Amino acid sequence: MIQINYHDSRPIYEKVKDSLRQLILSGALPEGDRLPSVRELAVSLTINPNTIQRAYRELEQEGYIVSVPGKGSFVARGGGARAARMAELKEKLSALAAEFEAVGVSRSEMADMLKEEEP
Amino acid sequence: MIQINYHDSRPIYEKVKDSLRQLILSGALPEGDRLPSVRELAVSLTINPNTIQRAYRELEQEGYIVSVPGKGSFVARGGGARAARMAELKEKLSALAAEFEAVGVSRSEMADMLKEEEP
Amino acid sequence: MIQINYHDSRPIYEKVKDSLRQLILSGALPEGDRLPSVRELAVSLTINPNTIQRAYRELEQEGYIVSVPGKGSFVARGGGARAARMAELKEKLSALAAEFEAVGVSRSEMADMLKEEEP
Amino acid sequence: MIQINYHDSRPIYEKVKDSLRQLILSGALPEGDRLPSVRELAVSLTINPNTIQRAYRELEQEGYIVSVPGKGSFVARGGGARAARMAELKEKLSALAAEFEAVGVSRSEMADMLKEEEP
DNA sequence: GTGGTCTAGACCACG
DNA sequence: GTGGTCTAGACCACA
Repeated sequence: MIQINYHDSRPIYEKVKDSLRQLILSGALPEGDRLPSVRELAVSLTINPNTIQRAYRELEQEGYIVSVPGKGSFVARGGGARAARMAELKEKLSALAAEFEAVGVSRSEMADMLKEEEP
Repeated sequence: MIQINYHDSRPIYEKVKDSLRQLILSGALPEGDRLPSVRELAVSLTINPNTIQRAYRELEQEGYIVSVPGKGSFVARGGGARAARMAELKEKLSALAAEFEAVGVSRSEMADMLKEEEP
Repeated sequence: MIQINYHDSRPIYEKVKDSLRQLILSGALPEGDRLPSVRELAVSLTINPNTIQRAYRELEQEGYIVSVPGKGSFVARGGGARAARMAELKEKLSALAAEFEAVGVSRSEMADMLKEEEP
Repeated sequence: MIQINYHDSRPIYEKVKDSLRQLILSGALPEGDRLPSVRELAVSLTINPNTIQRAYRELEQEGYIVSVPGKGSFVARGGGARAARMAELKEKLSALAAEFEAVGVSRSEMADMLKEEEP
């Protein structure tokens, strides 16, 4: 279900988060579905349960999943996941625009660069 | 000359690098100009000289400055700095575009978001 | 595993880097293998951990190894190491050819010198 | 007569040595000619006399020039300069060949690379 | 346990 | 004085 690449130097809980987020956003894990339990995922990936725990906790804080004590963790309903992700990405785009601005590149020039890149 | 924000958890040497890079890219430190010496900057920011040293070393590796033992550190000539920075930023923009794509947002839609943001 | 020659005046971290690079390029440390931890190597060579750390950090920047916080440092996968090294060496050869040229020795004469040296 | 590029991060006495060596090898300073005195060169380049002194001393050790106390420094006669330089360069080439060998590239393969580069 | 950052203080080569 | 290297020892996040 999830593949973790051990050789790319980011914290493992980040990689777990990324994998789960992608499964959710792509629809592979539909809204309302139950995620594997922390323990299940920990053994199947041979990763420390604390690490999985942290990934789940942060995904919940970011609105992708909801955890129900005693029941498990579920993909958030109502499009919460995509909305959360869009907010994050817009944030990143804004930050990047600010960095470009510091080199004298305006937002519309960035837009042009994006269009040039388009296939 | 430089202000370091102590409340953002990134490594200090990264913050120093960012500040200096911006001063260089904005032209506040023109090409060929001498930077403050490692020790001067260390005392003025009350940061350990080794930390400043590391910032300078990495800025040199990235082509922003040149350090001459016994003489001091200087802003690199030949406009290498801006070119290096533009390459970094384009790389970031590409990566971000890929992330947007994973949520079904095309490059031209990103471009639109940028224009909306424009004042 | 590694021998450091203390009588050649180059920085210690450079010697450590060279030794490790050679172990990697020769295949003695295969791709994906774990390197000794910073602390282990430090005690076994009686060198300060910071010095080893610097060697590892630079080897990572150059693409030879990958460091995963909390897990260890690993030889980079994908054969990036040899490619990186070949690029470095070709660069050196070109520079040397230019120096020979300044004394009136052409590239093909250099080639002859190399063949004479061959056992 | 000599131009020193202050922004390339090598010790100044090395740059002075390189400049003088090139003037000698190119014939711009013919055998037997007198070099400028240490003091003259120091003031004309606005460089510390100690630095010039060191360059001269090392050039003498390497056989490019001879210093006659009370008279000055002179370009070595009898082709000493070129012979010295060739020895240095052959040494460098050997060292580089050893580095290539460590990556599995033989001397004859290096020779091929040199010929490919030839215009 | 791991890698990574930071400080404090020393020493060196260079100018 | 400058940049550069090294040691010693501390602290942190991550696993």
